[in-house]
Amino acid sequence: MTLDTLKTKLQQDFFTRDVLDVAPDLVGKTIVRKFANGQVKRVVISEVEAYRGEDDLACHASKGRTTRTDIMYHEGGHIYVYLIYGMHYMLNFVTSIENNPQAVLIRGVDNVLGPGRVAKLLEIDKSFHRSSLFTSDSIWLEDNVDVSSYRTDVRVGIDYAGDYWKNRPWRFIKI
DNA sequence: TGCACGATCTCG
DNA sequence: GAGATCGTGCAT
Repeated sequence: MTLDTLKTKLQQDFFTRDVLDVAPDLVGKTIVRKFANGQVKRVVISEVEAYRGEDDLACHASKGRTTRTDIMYHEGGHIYVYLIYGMHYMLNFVTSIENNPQAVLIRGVDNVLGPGRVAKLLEIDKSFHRSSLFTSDSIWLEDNVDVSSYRTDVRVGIDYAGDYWKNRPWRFIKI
């Protein structure tokens, strides 16, 4: 069996599903990052969070379609990057179909925990915002042979979203 | 045109 | 426990 058989690139149909199906499936998948100098870095996703539509008060799309959230209204597989606290970039993958704004925040890979640290490790900045995991030659995702098990917990840093949304167990953590 | 506030991290 | 640091959304 060749390496190509073991490592298959995730395609559109993987992302064109509800975020609550995509997010747990992303745990254990591999992010491949190819740098300008040709170096390739492969990391396994260990923690993610789901943000689900305009009704979800923790989701940025709860403020409607704005300049920032516009990409979430596109088809799954696009990349959503934003700057938080004036210094940390957050890496997200858009899910679902057009006009259904959802995204998965990558909170951890391998032993690197924290969304800001992940972006720093992979050298993700605003230039990745709105790009596609299917056409980019510097970042894409690959499937893995083994399926990872996970546990769930509440999402982090969204106290403002109110009790209901704050308590959704939409964080998925690799065991 | 101004302002308050983050899907955080690091240091003390 | 607090400061760093700036783009965004909303009020003015």
